[in-house]
Amino acid sequence: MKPMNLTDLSSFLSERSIKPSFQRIKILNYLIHNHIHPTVNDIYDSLISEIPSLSKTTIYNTLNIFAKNKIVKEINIEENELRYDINTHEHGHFKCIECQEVFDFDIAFEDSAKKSLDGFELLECEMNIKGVCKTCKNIK
Amino acid sequence: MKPMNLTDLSSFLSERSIKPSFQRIKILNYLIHNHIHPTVNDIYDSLISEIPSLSKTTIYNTLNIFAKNKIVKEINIEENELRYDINTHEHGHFKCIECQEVFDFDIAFEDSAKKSLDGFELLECEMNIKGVCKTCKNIK
DNA sequence: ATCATTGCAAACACTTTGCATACGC
DNA sequence: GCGTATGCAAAGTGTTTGCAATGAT
Repeated sequence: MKPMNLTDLSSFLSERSIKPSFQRIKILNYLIHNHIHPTVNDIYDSLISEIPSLSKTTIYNTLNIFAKNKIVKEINIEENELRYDINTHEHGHFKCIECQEVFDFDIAFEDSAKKSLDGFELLECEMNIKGVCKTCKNIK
Repeated sequence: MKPMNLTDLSSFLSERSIKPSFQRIKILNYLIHNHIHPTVNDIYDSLISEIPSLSKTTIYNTLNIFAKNKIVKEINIEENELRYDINTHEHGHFKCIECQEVFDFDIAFEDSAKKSLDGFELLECEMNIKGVCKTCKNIK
């Protein structure tokens, strides 16, 4: 998703019947500019200096609204916490167990899975892989 | 994995340097006989009548040992809880949002993902899909 | 004035940790 | 007897809920 100015962000939300509050716009803007699969805490830490009154509850609320409206996708790659990803094309996630970074990779879900699930209605697909990334592999 | 008698279960653990305690054998046996991707609570509820002293801590400990030894796989299909699956062949998981059941489906990870991740070391692959299963789709 | 959003505090649920007891070789 | 496994209780952590205050139209 391409960066947007304030007016664009505002209409983006309005079009989806989400009232474009200051906090929601800031969170959306953060997600568009930071494709790092952030956690709620990542978002909080990044925005708190700009919005000192910001509460994590608001971030949770906002992300839940965004998820319901398919603006973001919840990523279950870690047992204990959710990460969020602005919805673009379908892709998988690779988490490096050394540097902890999460990478995107292309994937064609139809090929592999959908033929085994004939007759099922597929709503959300998620593919997560853990391993060691190229960089960390070369360091060792 | 095929059902085993007590001696088999015991050697299965010993071979992996895991001391075959009563609780561990019972939990392993449960996993082999119940391919329902149980949570810790599922296992606890099923075994508590047979082992009244059983503690959830022991189940957590045991499953963590099993996971480290690749006997079970942790399934991250739900945000808030882990499910466990006896390790067999590589397959994906489909969770029906109506009946909550988790189904297995065949998948060839190599095809779709591995070509995009050339140079990366892949350790754990997980593919989770949510949707509506055949049966629930026909009821509606 | 009304209605939705915000944000604090408390509640919740799953998991881990600390530690004393019990068990097995 | 020694070392490990067990299991209770408490702590930890991510997320949700209740509710009063605030904000927008």
